[in-house]
Amino acid sequence: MTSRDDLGQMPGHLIRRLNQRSTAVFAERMKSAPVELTSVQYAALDVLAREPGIDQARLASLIAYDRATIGDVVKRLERKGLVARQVSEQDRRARTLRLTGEGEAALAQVAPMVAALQAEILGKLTEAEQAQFLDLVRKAVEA
Amino acid sequence: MTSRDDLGQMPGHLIRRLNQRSTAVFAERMKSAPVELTSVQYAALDVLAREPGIDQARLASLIAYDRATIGDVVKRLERKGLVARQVSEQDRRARTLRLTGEGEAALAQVAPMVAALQAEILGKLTEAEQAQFLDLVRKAVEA
DNA sequence: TCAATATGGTAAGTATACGTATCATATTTT
DNA sequence: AAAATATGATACGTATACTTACCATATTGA
Repeated sequence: MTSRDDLGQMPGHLIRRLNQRSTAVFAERMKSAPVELTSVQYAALDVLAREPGIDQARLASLIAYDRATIGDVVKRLERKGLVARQVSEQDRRARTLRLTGEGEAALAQVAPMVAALQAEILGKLTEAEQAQFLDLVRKAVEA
Repeated sequence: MTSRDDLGQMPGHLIRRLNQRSTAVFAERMKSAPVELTSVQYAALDVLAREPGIDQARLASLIAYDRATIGDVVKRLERKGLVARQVSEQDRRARTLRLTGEGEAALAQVAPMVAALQAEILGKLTEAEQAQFLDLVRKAVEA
C-alpha cells in the first residue's frame, strides 16, 4: 500500500475515538436524566460539591481545563441556576463558586447515573481488562 | 469524605485527560512543522491520499466523524489549498475530494513527524505497556 | 412511473477546548 | 512606596464536535 502508518493503529486516533465513545455514552444516558448535563458540567459540579468556595482558576486546575474554557462552562451552569458566583472578599479579581440548592439536588440525582454509565464506556472489555486499562491510563496521564 | 465516586478514578474523566494530552502533544510538535495541521486535518489528508476521489460522507465514516464536522474541516483544508473539491459525476449531491499537489507535499512532510509523536503521547508508559494499552483501546472502540 | 424513502451537503445552534491579549488587582522586588 | 511581575477573569479568534432541520438529488417500492 503506502509507507505511511495506518491511521487506525495510531494512539492519537484511537484515543480520540475512545473519547468520542465516552462522550456519546454520557450524552445518551443523560437524555433520561432530570437535569441534562454535559460531562464537563458534571465534573465542575462534582468538584464544587467537594470544595465549595474555590475560584474559577482553582476549579480549572482541579479538572484539568484552562481558564477560558471553564469561564464559559461556569457561565452556563450559572444560567441554569446550578452554580452561584460571587466576588471574593480576599481577592477582588477572583469569583468564588458555590452550588445552589438546585445544583446540589441536580448533582445528587445525576451522580448515580454517571457512576453507572462509566462501566458502559469500557463495555467492550471484560472487568479484568477494564481494571488493567484504567491502571494504564492513570499512569499515562500522571503529572 | 463523600459517598460519590472520585472523579479522578472515572473512565470518562481519565479518557478525556488522555485525549487532551494527545492533542496537546500533536499541537506542540506541529508548531515546528512546515505546514501546521490539526490532528483531524492530518487524518483527513491521510485518508484522501489512500482513497482519492471519495466524497465527504465516506471520509467522515472512515475517520469516525459526522458529516457536519467534516464539512468544516474540508472547508479549511480547501482554503489552505491542500484539498480540491469537485461535484461528483455519478451523484450530483456529492463532492469528491482529492489532495492537491500542495496537499501531497504537506502530507509527505508531516507524516514522519506524526508517526514519531505517537509514542510521546504514551510516553509515561513502557513499551510493553504501550502495546498492552493499544490492544485494549482497539478492543474498546471496536465496531 | 410516481410516491416514499434515503442520502450528501449545508446551515444554524450549542458546547467544548485552547491560545493570546487585555484589564484589574495582588504580590514581590528594589 | 514605586516598579516589576504575577494572577484571576474575560474577550476574541480558531477549530472541533454533534444535533436538528433543510434542500437537492438518488434509490426503492408500490
